[in-house]
Amino acid sequence: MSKRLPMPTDAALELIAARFRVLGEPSRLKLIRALESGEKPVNELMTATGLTQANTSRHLQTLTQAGILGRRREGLNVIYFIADSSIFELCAHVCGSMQRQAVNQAKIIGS
Amino acid sequence: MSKRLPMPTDAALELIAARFRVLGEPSRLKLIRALESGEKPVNELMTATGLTQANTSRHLQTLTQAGILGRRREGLNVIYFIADSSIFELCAHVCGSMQRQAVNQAKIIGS
DNA sequence: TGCTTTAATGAGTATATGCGCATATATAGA
DNA sequence: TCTATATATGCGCATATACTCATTAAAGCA
Repeated sequence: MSKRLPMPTDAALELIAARFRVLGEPSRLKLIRALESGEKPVNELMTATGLTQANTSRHLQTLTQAGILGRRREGLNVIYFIADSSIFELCAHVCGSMQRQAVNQAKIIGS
Repeated sequence: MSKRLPMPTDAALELIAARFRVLGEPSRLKLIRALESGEKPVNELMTATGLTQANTSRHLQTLTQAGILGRRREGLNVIYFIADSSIFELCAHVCGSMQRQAVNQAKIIGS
């Protein structure tokens, strides 16, 4: 079933790495987590994540530029939402991988 | 089929972010790519990636500590190999996501 | 036009980290 | 033990970036 992919070029690896870097910040993952239950304005995201206003805004910008979030203005508020929902599968994938590793380590160390 | 995952704690997000950060370096992705065809000693990885010896060694250390690679000594050589092959699915996932985004942008811009 | 509220951004600082150079460590063989 | 080869690591530098504070921009309302 799984297609065999061509070997990525160096340029492709740069792009992939850039995407991973965007996800490599806990604050940005918090924002994504906060948006899983539905779109929210910036001020709600601030309180949900505990980030300052400036910080929230910058991270939202990074995530939006990466195509992970989308935004829409509604009066004074700007509403952010998940634009690429495959991000959750990606996180789940990493979670699963890390859980397997942890279980293996536990086995090796023993109880 | 897909399980509903519990919302990750902040500590879990830190770990996930750390894993993403490890993958957020093109040089490390190059090493992973070089190892896709099979295990290799450090000197081969150096030539395959164009990295210096010190740099290669450090990145290999980072990847090994993250549980992505494994290592085994064989005489003077140290052989590195993929320890967590789910890494390829992960990269393919990101690739697919970015391709979809690129196609959408192309549609929006028009030919 | 002001005034208020919400969000974005410019500037400066602190920290993390990738890199190169040099050196240390590990293993094999003479 | 001495030497050669392969890999790891200490150190310093340069750069990227996350953060804070202050200011600006955008939108609604009196």
